[in-house]
Amino acid sequence: MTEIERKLDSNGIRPTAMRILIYKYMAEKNNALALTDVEQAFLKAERTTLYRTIKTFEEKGIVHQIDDGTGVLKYALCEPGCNCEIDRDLHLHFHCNSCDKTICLTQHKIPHINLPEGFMAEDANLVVKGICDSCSAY
Amino acid sequence: MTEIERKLDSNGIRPTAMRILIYKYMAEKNNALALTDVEQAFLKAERTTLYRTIKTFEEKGIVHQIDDGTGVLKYALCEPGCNCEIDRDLHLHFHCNSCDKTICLTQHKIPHINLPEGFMAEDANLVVKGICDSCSAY
DNA sequence: TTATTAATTGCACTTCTGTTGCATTGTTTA
DNA sequence: TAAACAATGCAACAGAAGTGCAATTAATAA
Repeated sequence: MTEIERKLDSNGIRPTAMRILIYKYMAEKNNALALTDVEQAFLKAERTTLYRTIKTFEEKGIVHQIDDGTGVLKYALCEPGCNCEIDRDLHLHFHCNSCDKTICLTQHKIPHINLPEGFMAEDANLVVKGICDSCSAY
Repeated sequence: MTEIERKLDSNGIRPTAMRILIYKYMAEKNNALALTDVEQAFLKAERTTLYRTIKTFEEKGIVHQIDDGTGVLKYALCEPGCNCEIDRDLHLHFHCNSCDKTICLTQHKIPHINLPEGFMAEDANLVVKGICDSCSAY
């Protein structure tokens, strides 16, 4: 049993060949992926399968969904330090306007926000846009 | 010339009957509206017209777009204090999980975020979700 | 005031993303 | 091994965003 299989198994996900491949692919990338990105990587596979695989990953808490404001939902593996199952995705995301990649800044948590009287926060989503480290190097 | 006509005119928008109506409608509401919301209010009008009108408002800087994470783009009039033309929408938005409305917290600016080395911020989007003041009153 | 020009609106249609239903295949377990 | 269940493939749908083009309306110049 490989490490990935163990990971999937311990999260209640049956480690099928497809799922292991998808997990592996997402782990290789260090940025958040859209469904279409995964599609491009697995041209032989069905879109629905990829879709449902990612949704399963999400439900089981090993992937979280990111809305980076591009209009396309992105997904990223929950790295150590990502507690999205517990306190709902409170790290922030960075979207690069140059290379168009979205990455998780797992270490950077959303600061506390003072809301007006009567408002109660349950969740928050912060996306910072700009130029990422790779792009600013040039 | 009414106040709305003057407002449109001074922003380089020809104040047609349709546009005045749409502006008036958006001004009445104190929450951000989706295209479908506006559609419901103007059943006789064409969707495209409403769409392009709002886009025109946005281009001319009297409306800003909000991605509240519901998957549907919302739009709100720029109130005094909204400088979205200048520094890109740096106030935050609140989405109520109960009544499903999204409102601009124009007074509440997004706090400064320290990014890792090499990252440069140009824009930011913060959506807080929870229960709004109206809903929490019950 | 009319003719010309430009902007706005209405209609039809397309694209993209996300999603579901159902039959089929594969996997587990009694 | 057979029954039960989960995963996959295929087809199709839904909703929102967006475009092209013709028709209409408004602005401007003659």
